[in-house]
Amino acid sequence: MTARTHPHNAREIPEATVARLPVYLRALSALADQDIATCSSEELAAAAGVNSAKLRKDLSYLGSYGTRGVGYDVDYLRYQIAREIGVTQDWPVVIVGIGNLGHALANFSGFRSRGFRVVALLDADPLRQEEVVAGIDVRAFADLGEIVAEHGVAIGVISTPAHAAQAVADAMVSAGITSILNFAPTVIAVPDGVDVRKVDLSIELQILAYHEQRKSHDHRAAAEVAR
Amino acid sequence: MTARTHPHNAREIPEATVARLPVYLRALSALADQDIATCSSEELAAAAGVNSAKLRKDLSYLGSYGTRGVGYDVDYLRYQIAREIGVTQDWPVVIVGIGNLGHALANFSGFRSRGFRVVALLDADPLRQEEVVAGIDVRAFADLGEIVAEHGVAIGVISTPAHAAQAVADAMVSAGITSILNFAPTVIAVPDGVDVRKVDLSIELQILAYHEQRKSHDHRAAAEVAR
DNA sequence: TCAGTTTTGTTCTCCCATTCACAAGCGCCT
DNA sequence: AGGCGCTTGTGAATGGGAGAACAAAACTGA
Repeated sequence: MTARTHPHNAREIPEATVARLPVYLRALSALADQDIATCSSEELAAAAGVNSAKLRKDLSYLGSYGTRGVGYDVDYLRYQIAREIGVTQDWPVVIVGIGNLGHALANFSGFRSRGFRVVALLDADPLRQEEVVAGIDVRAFADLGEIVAEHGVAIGVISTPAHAAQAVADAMVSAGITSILNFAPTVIAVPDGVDVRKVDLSIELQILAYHEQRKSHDHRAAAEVAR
Repeated sequence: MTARTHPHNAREIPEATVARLPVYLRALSALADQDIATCSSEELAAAAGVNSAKLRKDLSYLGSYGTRGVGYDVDYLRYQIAREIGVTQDWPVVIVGIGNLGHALANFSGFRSRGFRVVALLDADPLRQEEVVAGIDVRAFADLGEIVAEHGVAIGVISTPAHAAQAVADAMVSAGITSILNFAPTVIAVPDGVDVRKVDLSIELQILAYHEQRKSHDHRAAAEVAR
């Protein structure tokens, strides 16, 4: 995560809070779908799976959008959070690497519904460039710079194999992309000012495995004690 | 994350460290592939994309596996971390929800190579149950209990749409699964003792969008100041 | 108008994680 | 054998987030 503490940023929202705002946004959308117009911090916290004190503190970083004794107006709060995150505007996104995962990402409806528009799918493999995925032509990786410039793309997604990821990241940075979501199972290096977030499937499973292993250790130890 | 602070757990490894151990494991594998037999904390930290002090502190929770003045033996350290995480053994895994993402997960080679074996793919849709994905028959969701019992499955992956996720989670818990990796864009509730990790693609993008938006605000503010 | 009820916004305290800085330890070279 | 350079492992300081607890505010009903 890039360190960016400029003095003119009056309200610095903590990173942990930023990571939860999208969760609140989704919970609010669910409430709105049920035609619920108002909710308390307790209710919203339950829907989002967090502590209500934490929720209130998070929201307080955005401003005072609640009414004491009443709660929050669902639509109003939803708009405020969306504005703060920046999903009231439209974000063009490119996806590089159209393998299994790239296909899934291209077809994922959750992107479009949250302000993200996939403007291009790129792959280095000429065979893949014949394909049409999710209604979008797969184009050559070499076209990246052109596409980024044309659509003003700021966000790129890497879903290539690990060995290609660094080269793709470098090309993205050169093209002017400043935020990268990396699904490739490798660490990529980028210059200051470029944000990278990493999603790693096997790491998540390994974390679960660690806890799972400890559970069975505990069981064995408990059985030991019981004897 | 389930709170499990049993008194007989002599060495309690911090959660933040647990989350990084798989990263170190991967970095060590990369070094081993380059026939590097020994590395310093500085080198390994660079490969893993972390601070060297943090790396050393993390490793110190496992024990003293380095040699002062020399560094770490790559293979030895790799084995020690793998053992600590529990990936020296084989973990059977079931995947429920064989849509686009489920396909990608089933075909993901990173699972198998890290000690995870997909023993079953399940879907509630009878049409999908005709398919064979990644060499595995897709079976009926109703078979979950049977399969979990037969293979001793402890870890389940949910890649269904959001509306189905809670029901799947409930069924997994009933069947005896105690660790869940949830890709569905919704919060799921589980009893104590069950670990859930969540991977949410659109949340990751929204976090990037927030920072991206702030970058352009900063630019505008900087231009303002320059005038 | 005013007491009572509800719920927010915020303060305070605790805990965990990160980072610095250095002593302890190891190998090498003379 | 002994000093020197290098690297680990850890104590201590710092920073940030989580949660409890409460005061301030708004609405309700008499």
